[in-house]
Amino acid sequence: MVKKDQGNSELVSIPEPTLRRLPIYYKYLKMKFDEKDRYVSCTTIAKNLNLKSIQVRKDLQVTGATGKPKVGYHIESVLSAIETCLGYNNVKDTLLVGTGHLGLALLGYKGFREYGLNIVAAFDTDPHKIGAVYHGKKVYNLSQFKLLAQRLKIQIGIITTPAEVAQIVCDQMVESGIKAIWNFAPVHLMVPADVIVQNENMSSSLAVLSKQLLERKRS
Amino acid sequence: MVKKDQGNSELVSIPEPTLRRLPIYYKYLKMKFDEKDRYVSCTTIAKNLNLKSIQVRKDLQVTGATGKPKVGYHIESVLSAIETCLGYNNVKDTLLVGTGHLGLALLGYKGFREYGLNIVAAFDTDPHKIGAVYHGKKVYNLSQFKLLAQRLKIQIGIITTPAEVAQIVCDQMVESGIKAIWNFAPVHLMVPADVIVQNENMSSSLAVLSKQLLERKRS
DNA sequence: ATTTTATCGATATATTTTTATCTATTAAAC
DNA sequence: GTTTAATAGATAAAAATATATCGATAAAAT
Repeated sequence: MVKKDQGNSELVSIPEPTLRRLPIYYKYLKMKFDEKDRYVSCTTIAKNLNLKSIQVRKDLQVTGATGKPKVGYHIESVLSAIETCLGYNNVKDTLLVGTGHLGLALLGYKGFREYGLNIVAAFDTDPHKIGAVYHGKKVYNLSQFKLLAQRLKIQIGIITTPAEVAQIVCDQMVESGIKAIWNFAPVHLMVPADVIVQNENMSSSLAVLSKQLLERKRS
Repeated sequence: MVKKDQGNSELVSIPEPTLRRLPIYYKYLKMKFDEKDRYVSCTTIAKNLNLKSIQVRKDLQVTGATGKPKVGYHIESVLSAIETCLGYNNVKDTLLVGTGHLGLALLGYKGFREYGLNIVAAFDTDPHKIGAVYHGKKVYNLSQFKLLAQRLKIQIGIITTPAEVAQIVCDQMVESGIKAIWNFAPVHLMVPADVIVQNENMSSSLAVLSKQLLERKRS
């Protein structure tokens, strides 16, 4: 990860592993809060999430949240610190392409709103799907993507198409001014340097899982 | 990650970041092979996948694959090295619980076979879904999970249920002898120490994506 | 009030992962 | 055949990340 400290901000870039854990803390803490807990120690968090308490402490430190000896962290404060840190409170609009099962699953996932992500509309090329409305989101013809993306100044695109067409869709997104792509198709996308791609790579998780299983069995 | 070198094997545990990249190389090399290429250098791989060539070289080293100066790696050999390394050639049977859109997306994903994963059957509690067949996989009543899991000696379970019931399903899996759980529900699962959980955590990817986008804009 | 205990926060250390450098090898060009 | 260029492989350095240690602090117990 590129660490850029130049510029005005006091914001030092957060290590990626930490960044990935923050949403996990967030979810956990929300649950705790719903269970009427108000404070929780990093020891407890660590135990529940199978982490080390030191790590939890360090992770939370980057959010600016601060705890109190003997009682732990004030859950609400940490939640709001994470929200600010991850930008959960400024909603980012996105467009999704590909309304197969996976696409529909994402369209229907209420949780995204919580993470500051709003899927505005979906696109497909299948005439049977165009015009349909899923979970309140309309499906447009892919040919209209650019128009909508530019009109709404959308920066984030989601690809849930079959692998074969993902690159084509990707190119179209780039041409439409999309700056970040969340790619669920099992291919590596080629993009210009100024476009970010985040791959949701199931095969990688699977590799970790089955390797662990194998090692566990061996010992 | 726990490094266990005790025991008989020459197999030193592969670093997790490397492990996660191996499937990516695999997919890329397969594509290359399909395009009739036979050799490829780590420089080329690196360029295409936005990595450093040294990293590619080191990653491939752990698979035991070996290249030739001036020509690069023999694609077929590397493919087979990765297959062996990640266990793609010994198929692991799994059961999936939760036949919502996400569950169906996974059921229908042909790619898993390539990665040595075979979803044998699906389970749900919704009477409307039980008995249905999706992509050649039958949906059973969840109450039959234990029976089937034990009879087929299944070790891996996939959870694609709503968050609210994921823990209950998880407990049931553990009770049925499942040793590894691939969890797509947005909750942290509590399991005994001898059970592995791999979370497919979309919120984590999203965090990385939107942070990168923010940092890119700032500079 | 004093002691004890749980906890955070800061600093230091260890480990892991990435990147760089240098050498050896091999195919191709001359 | 000899030279040149591209490349892997080994070793070393650097960077990033995770873990440990210790002192400070605040609540609870005595």
